[in-house]
Amino acid sequence: MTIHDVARAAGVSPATVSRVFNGGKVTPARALSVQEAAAALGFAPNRVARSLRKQRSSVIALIIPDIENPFFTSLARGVEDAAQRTSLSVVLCNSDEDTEKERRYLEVALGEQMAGVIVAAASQDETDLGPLTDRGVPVVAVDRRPRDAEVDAVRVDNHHGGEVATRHLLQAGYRRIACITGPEGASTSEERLAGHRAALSAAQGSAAAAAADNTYIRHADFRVEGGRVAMRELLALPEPPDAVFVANNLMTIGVLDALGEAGRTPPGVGVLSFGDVPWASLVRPSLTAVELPSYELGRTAADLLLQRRDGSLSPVQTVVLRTKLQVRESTAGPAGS
Amino acid sequence: MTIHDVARAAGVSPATVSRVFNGGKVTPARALSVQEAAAALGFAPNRVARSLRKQRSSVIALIIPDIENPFFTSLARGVEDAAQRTSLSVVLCNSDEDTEKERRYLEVALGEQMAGVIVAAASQDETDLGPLTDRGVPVVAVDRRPRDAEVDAVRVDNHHGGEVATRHLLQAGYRRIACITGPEGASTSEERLAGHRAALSAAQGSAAAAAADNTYIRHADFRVEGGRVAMRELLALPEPPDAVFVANNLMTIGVLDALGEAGRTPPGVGVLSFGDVPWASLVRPSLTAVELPSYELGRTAADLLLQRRDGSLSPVQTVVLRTKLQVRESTAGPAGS
DNA sequence: ATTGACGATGAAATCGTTTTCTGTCAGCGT
DNA sequence: ACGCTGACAGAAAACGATTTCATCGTCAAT
Repeated sequence: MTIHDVARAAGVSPATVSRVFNGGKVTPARALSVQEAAAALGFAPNRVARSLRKQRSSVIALIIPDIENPFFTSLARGVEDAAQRTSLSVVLCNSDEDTEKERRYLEVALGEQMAGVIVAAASQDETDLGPLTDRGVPVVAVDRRPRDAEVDAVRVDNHHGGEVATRHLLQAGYRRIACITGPEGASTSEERLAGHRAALSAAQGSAAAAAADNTYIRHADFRVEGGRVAMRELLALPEPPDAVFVANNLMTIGVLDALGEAGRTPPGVGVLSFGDVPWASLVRPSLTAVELPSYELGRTAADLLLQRRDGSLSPVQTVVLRTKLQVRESTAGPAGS
Repeated sequence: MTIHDVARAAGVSPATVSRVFNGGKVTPARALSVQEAAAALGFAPNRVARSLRKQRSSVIALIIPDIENPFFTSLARGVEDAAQRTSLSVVLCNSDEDTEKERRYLEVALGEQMAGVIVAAASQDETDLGPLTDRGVPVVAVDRRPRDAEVDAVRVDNHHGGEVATRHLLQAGYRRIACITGPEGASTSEERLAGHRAALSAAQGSAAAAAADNTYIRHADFRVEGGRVAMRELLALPEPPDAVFVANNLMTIGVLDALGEAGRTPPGVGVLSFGDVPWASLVRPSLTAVELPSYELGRTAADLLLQRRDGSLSPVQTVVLRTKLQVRESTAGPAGS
């Protein structure tokens, strides 16, 4: 079932059939007979052959590091909705925070001549976008920023978000504020931690100065289990923290679990999550969180990709979206106050 | 950068380069020089050309109806882990419960000559797998069963699960048991509801007989909002139910929200969820749920696909996995007892 | 009526692989 | 020494679309 069969059935040449399907100029009468023949034969064009000839397919890849994290699935919907309005299809690839898996997916995207790639990089250093950009494939980095890659990017203001978060805890009266951040080497981890540190430094001279060292800093893996383990460690310290800034949504769940085990609950211990805790409505008491525009992140990334594809948007561009502190505590403050 | 360039650099023919990359018989010396040339040039084979020639690509598509539902993302991980051990890559497509989007993805899968398709169908009737199966593409239906499609399938025992769930509520002493199920036309909706009805019928003669009509039956959309709305409706009835069997995890979240609004909480009102509520550890008091083997569902589907691809596994096969009732209530029973 | 212009059409080249088919050469048995 | 066998290499034909280029009409203007 090829374009030739349709051509023969309709009594025209393959070229004409192709033109009918691609909006070339064809006499209405002929066009109609081609349509009919195609429908009768149940013809569906071979996208592989088309991609080979055009040197470009019509699907774009979205590579994310954790498909079980609602932040990324929401981002994915943003990408999809934006692509929806074009003729492009989106396929999702889950790198599982594994640079090797990610490498394979990037290789697939390149080999399949994909129309573009949106990637939330598993690593700042090992993620190599060179082969893609060298071949002129439009690439947009979203959420995470790969080191020295000259690609368009969309991210949130992590430093600012972290700073606002920790400042909020300070203002609520907490003094021994811990930070559980993500893996070293991830841009998001580092920036959120830096924001946290900046807020503490700014409060220097007060009791917060004591926390300037690394006693209350933990690096975990951005997953529930990592948050749980890190929080247990912090609780086991001789002088446990009275509040914790958690650098992502899933780790916050682990933190809340660990607190529950120890019989503590917010706001007795301050908990501030970077990123909405999924289905937060079920969590009582409600949590304050730095809200991330995950959907918009995806949508913006897709828009950038489409513009880049069009040839508009010449210089490389980075869009930074603002976070918003969503205060949900009814009565905030440390247990003792 | 094609196979020809590598061939020229290595002083061999393109055919030989191809053989080196595909395990054909080649003199070690030549093979080495090809490897070196390829590495030096940074050659990556064009998968599109390969797919065109081989009439089959090396990626499989997984089409799911809701990427924001942890049940499906867990299933996706199962698929991926199983495929991991082969040379196949998995790409995810989100149909969003929209048969039109699903149709497009199926078309893409066909046109891209994908090595196989695993699909959790958005609809029982409108999902047309014919074009795929006609062309000999291996297809596995997972979770949802498309009507009269002769494909391998993996699903859970929905009827049994629904029956066990409602029986559990009956045994806990609830008498006016409602059921919020999914959209009409989805196999999972229907089967779970049928199980619910079977359990009620079996209890006939008791007060449960009153619930045999449709007063307490609601069809919603398998999403949080649908559950919330349906539960509000039920609560507004002259004689509201004292328990509810909710046919999926997300709707249960909406139900719990609606109950919260009304100042009710389990076990004052019985709530039994079909499928684990995501991050259930945060929900207090804990919920009883019919546990679904989502990961295994995915893994089994991928295994079936791989077997079908190998040519083993001649007759069409359906694997039914068992659900497990996970009781998590400390003190169960209606408010009045 | 002749020429020019323009628009639709088909033939054929092309995209980059895989694979068949044919050839060559070395080694071996007789 | 001759032929046979077998293994490996290369030439060339696929795969199914798009697209260039040439051709053929048709129509209008002079």
